[in-house]
Amino acid sequence: MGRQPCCDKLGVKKGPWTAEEDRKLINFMLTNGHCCWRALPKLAGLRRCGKSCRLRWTNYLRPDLKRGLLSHDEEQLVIDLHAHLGNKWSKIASRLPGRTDNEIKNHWNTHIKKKLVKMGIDPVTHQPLNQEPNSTANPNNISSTSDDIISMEPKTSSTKKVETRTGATTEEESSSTVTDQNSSIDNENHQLGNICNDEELFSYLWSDETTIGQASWSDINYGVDGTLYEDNISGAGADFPMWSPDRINGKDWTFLMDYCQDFGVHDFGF
DNA sequence: AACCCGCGCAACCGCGAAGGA
DNA sequence: ATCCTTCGCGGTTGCGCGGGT
Repeated sequence: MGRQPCCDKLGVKKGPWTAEEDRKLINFMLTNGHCCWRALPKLAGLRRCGKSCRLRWTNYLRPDLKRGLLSHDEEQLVIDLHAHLGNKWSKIASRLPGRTDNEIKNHWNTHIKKKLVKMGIDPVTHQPLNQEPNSTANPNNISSTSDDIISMEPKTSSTKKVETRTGATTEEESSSTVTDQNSSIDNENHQLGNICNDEELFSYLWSDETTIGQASWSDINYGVDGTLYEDNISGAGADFPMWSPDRINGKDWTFLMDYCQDFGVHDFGF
């Protein structure tokens, strides 16, 4: 018996989501919370498979998502985390508030990977390209302890970064002066150094437990009618770790309306 | 102005894990 | 213990857009 499709393909729409579909999904999520992804499309009146709904919600519609390019700090964190975790995008994403695994994965493949190559660093092993890796090109084999990473990072990728980053930085910040670039490089290096040498921070980062500012969906008053939905949203919601306090506390619906306007849907009926 | 090409990102696909019956 | 269902993850695809020629 072959694998069952995630949904019956008949009458299931694929491709880009329309504003109307987004509106339906958002309305449903806000009023009902997440129940069962498989049943959701029918309940929400969508001709989509549950999987598609889940992806659309977690990667695009979730109200707490940050939009726009990753900041330099975020990018650096992604690189550091990738050096330790490999392509565990969801784990990496869980350390970055408001970022999705898909977003980070895309950013890695389109930006960071190229940058690292340009800087002479193998994006897979995080070793200098001209140096034979110690073992097979499996990032998970790089090291098994935080100590190894801490001691390894500055010697390899990060020192190399200092030497070679000028090119990349210049390309991105062409309007900056040389002095600005140097100070920015120093600053970056300093930040990286801080990260790499802070064992406590690393042990925290690598832990699979709590994450910075972790707050669950239960912290949010979500109801259109004032209902407090106390159930944590399982799946993506459960793993989703961080609501920036300044975006939640005291803002309630404002941020949600802002976000609605962000992608051009102004009438959600709430 | 038209065409081409590369890039970036949203979305899809398939597999494995987890959990319930 | 086994089977089945559901979910989540990582890899991949394909489309739209912008820049270059």
